[in-house]
Amino acid sequence: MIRVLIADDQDLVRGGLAALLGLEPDIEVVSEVARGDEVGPAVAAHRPDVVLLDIEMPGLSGLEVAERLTGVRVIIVTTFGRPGYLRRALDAGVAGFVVKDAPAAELAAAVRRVMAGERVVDPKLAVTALAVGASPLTVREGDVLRAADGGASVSDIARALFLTEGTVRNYLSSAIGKTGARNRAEAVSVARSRGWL
Amino acid sequence: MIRVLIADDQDLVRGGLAALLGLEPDIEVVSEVARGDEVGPAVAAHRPDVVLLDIEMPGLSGLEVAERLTGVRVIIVTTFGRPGYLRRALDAGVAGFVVKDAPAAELAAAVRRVMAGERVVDPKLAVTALAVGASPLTVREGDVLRAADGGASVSDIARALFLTEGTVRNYLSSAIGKTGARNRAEAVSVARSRGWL
DNA sequence: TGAACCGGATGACGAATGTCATAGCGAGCC
DNA sequence: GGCTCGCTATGACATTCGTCATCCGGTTCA
Repeated sequence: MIRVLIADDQDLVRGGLAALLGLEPDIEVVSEVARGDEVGPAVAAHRPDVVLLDIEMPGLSGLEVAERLTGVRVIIVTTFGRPGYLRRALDAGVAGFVVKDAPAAELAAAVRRVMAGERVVDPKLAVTALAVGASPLTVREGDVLRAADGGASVSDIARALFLTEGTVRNYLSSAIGKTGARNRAEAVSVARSRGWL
Repeated sequence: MIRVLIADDQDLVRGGLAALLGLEPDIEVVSEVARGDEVGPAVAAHRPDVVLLDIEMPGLSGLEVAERLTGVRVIIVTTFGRPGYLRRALDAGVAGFVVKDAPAAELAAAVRRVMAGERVVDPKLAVTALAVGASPLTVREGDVLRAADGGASVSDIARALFLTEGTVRNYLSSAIGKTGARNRAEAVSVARSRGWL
């Protein structure tokens, strides 16, 4: 029996994945959690062989959880096949990366292959990740772009990050250049889509 | 046996929901589709009693599908509990509206209740929808906001919608006023979060 | 038959944004 | 010790954006 823990904040999706894996004779879902920061304790309590992690979760993101977890095989299961996500996941030492629009049968297969010591990554996604490359943004450029999301003004961002307005404009300009965008909003959108934020 | 059709573009989620409902003795999943425009033919072919529709799908959105479907009970199953979505769903005559972070057990319950002729809506969400009210945006204001998403410039939008740049600026200004935002990006963000786009 | 409203347009004005040059400071690297 | 690079900052400039007043033509509705 392969013991599996599932972490996903959407009840219906989490329950669905559990039901899906529950159909497999050799897989047993031993625990389910809805928040990133509940994964650690649950792993300690239930000792699963494989942990399935969604990325977008309250508490801690799946990527952050993956960085902290040791002694257990991790598969990231996410809606967004963003190159930057994959890169960060691999840096965090995960064993698998599955997007939610993959065929349903692939999930159980991924669990088995990861259990067998293999690394499971969608090949197409891997190619894109290589092509896109690592984030060219500096830490501060990323901060500023994140703060700019949702339509914050320069002075909003400056206040939020304790910077001068001029400095914020400089970072924005530089981030716009690096993303190949033509304005702030486009830069945010591009950076998001590549998983650089 | 309650015959159910599931429409959701994410294979893993769709399969999960199917597995979840498949555990119920009185429910049978007779068909699964991944695109909005495949729902119509599938309904004709399989004659389900209840149709579960995701909103975000390629082809047609779940809301558009719901408007066109007749002779079958529809439940919207969506990630986003946006007031505007609920309003449009009810206008389209759906029988149920379930958000994906509802407890897993609630899905089967919703299917049964809808089958029994009830209307199933999360009460909290209904209250919010009433409070937020219908969209104050005119058709064109909505178009312009949608086109502005992702960081398009005024001239981009003008070209896309065959309008003068001045006219685009006017609509944007008016939309910014109605959303209570302070600029374009914030207006898009606010309108999105309320389901007005 | 007006009033109210939407779609569309023009022109003008001030404010916000994006760009660029320049500069000081500290960390890391050959 | 010099070099590069990131973080922070200033000042100046051109462009874009957001606002406002005003206009026309068509619907809808009292």
